[in-house]
Amino acid sequence: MEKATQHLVKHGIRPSVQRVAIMEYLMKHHTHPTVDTIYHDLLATMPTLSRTTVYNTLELLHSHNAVQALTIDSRNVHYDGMMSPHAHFMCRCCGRIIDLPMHSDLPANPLPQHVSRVEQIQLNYSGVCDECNENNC
Amino acid sequence: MEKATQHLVKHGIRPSVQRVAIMEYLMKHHTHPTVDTIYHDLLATMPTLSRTTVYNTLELLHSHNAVQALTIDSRNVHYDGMMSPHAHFMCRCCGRIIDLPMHSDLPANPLPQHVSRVEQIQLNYSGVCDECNENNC
DNA sequence: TCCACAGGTTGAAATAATTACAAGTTTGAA
DNA sequence: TTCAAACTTGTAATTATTTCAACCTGTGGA
Repeated sequence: MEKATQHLVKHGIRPSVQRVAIMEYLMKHHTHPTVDTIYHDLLATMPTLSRTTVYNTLELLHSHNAVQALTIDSRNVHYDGMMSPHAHFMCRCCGRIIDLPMHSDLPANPLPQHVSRVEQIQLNYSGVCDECNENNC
Repeated sequence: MEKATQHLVKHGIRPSVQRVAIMEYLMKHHTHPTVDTIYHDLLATMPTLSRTTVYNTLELLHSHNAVQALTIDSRNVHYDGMMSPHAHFMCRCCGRIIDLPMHSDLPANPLPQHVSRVEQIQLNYSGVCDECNENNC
């Protein structure tokens, strides 16, 4: 469980109690949670936690490349603690986000025209998941 | 200028005045506008246009696959009338969205596990554009 | 050990995007 | 021409996110 702390330090982030809790949460739950989900879940063990802190911390983690911020869902940002390259699929019925393998080296590489620096890449799929398809939702 | 009407009909959408205007706007402007940009620009020639209509119409167009809804920007949805496959880059300084060629056949194809139907794919890059890099913003 | 201060956290209030909804308008088929 | 269904409008509500000022905490220096 010291992993979260190490991860933060490695990315130049001071490991406060709240930051470690949030980082730990993202390392344990690969559910691509939103700010609100993280906030509510952590509230159980940290009753004084503020939603603002969750926003601040995720913004901090993201800007230091310690987590990924997924914009696959136009309703809210989802966060992902897994930094190895992979794609995402979101079901438009149940809203669930599923990890997908990223096809080899397809995306990155040649710096496109007008672009000086590519910092992030997201490959996002959406459609209907198996479960929702069976329940014809 | 009849193209917009045809495009709507082809996608099973009744071509009302407002819908044609919005579709036409997206076919002319490849700037990936937001709801608000479209609303304000069209207001000049359609003073009674309602923002709600713009929301409704874009949602309708998108659900009929007549336009793409880009979730590259967590702040607001951007729309794109160009339906041929291509990727997008957003500059984190100026917010501009630039079209990029989509590397061959890289993304789609094999239906991933747990996924029944893939309806949309987005390949999103972000970083810093040339201009912002020079102005060290 | 004690103090001061920078860095963090908190909660309330403000903002901005989006949705809900009820009422008015338009359109097209009978 | 009439009527219902489809569409549009504007206001109000909702929801996510940001702002901000006050409070807390941990650390290094006196």
